[in-house]
Amino acid sequence: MSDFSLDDFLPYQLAVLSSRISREFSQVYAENFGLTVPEWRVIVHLHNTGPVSVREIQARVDMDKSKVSRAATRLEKSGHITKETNADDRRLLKLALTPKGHDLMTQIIPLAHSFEDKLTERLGAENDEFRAILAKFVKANT
Amino acid sequence: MSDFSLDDFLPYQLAVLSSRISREFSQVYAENFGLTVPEWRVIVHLHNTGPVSVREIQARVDMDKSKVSRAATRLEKSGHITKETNADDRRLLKLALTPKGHDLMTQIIPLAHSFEDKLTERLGAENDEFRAILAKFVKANT
DNA sequence: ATTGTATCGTTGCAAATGCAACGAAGTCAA
DNA sequence: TTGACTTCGTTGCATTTGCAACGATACAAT
Repeated sequence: MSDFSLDDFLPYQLAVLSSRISREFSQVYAENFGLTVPEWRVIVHLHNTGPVSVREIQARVDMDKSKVSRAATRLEKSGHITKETNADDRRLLKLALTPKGHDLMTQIIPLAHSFEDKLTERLGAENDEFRAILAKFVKANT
Repeated sequence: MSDFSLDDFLPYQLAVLSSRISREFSQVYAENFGLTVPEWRVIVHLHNTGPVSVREIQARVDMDKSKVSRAATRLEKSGHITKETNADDRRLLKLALTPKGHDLMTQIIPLAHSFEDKLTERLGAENDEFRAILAKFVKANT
């Protein structure tokens, strides 16, 4: 009879690790800037790629499109992003950061970096190795 | 000005990877056995550790205690687990698998193993290395 | 014994979530 | 052009979620 060790089960390990780390970091931007997790994901993605559609964020960040849509609406109301329709394909939106949105990112990025440093420290000597494999594995699961 | 690469941001990578893999595997037990994610987590944890309290599952599996509590209630109703109060400390519950719960696990475990095999294949040559570091890192974030 | 404090599991409730359905816009073939 | 089909983003709705509050129990100090 085949036995089973939960502690070695990859989906379980990843879920626990990811939720702990996400929660830890989300406290940073929640307390300091009042952002929710979906809002953070949208705004950081915009910062990274420039103007994009909802669909694009959905695919890359693995959030349901309604989640992206609602986060974008809130970010628009708070003045951090704009929503215009794409002229080339008017089904698409063009989400883009406002100056206020850029300001916010400018403030958050240093915090993100110092959080990264914390994680790097926790990973110790295996940091580079782990990140390299992780990046590959993420791609393999696209 | 400090820039920022989302693709290299560890919390982001882990969140995306974990949610993709979790969803992929959850389809297995959702379709075949009608289990939700919290129910799966509770039942698999019970299989691994024997009878435990809600608190213990909460801590180890990183789920809110209300989530554990509700999943346990559903699993009790479906006849997969029992809930008794711990005699030594009557604040605690003792959650335990029923024979029916054991049967269910006996059916799921082979599926879990074959899913693991799939992931191992995806990780290729770096499988062992990755798992070793991941296990350490999970511990470091307890 | 009593009082204060901490922990456990449940529940109420507002907010968030996923999913399906929808209108609007694009595409392609006849 | 029309009609069938697809894709995009939003919204309605039922369910799930997290958080705070609660009663019950344990425990320590006096």
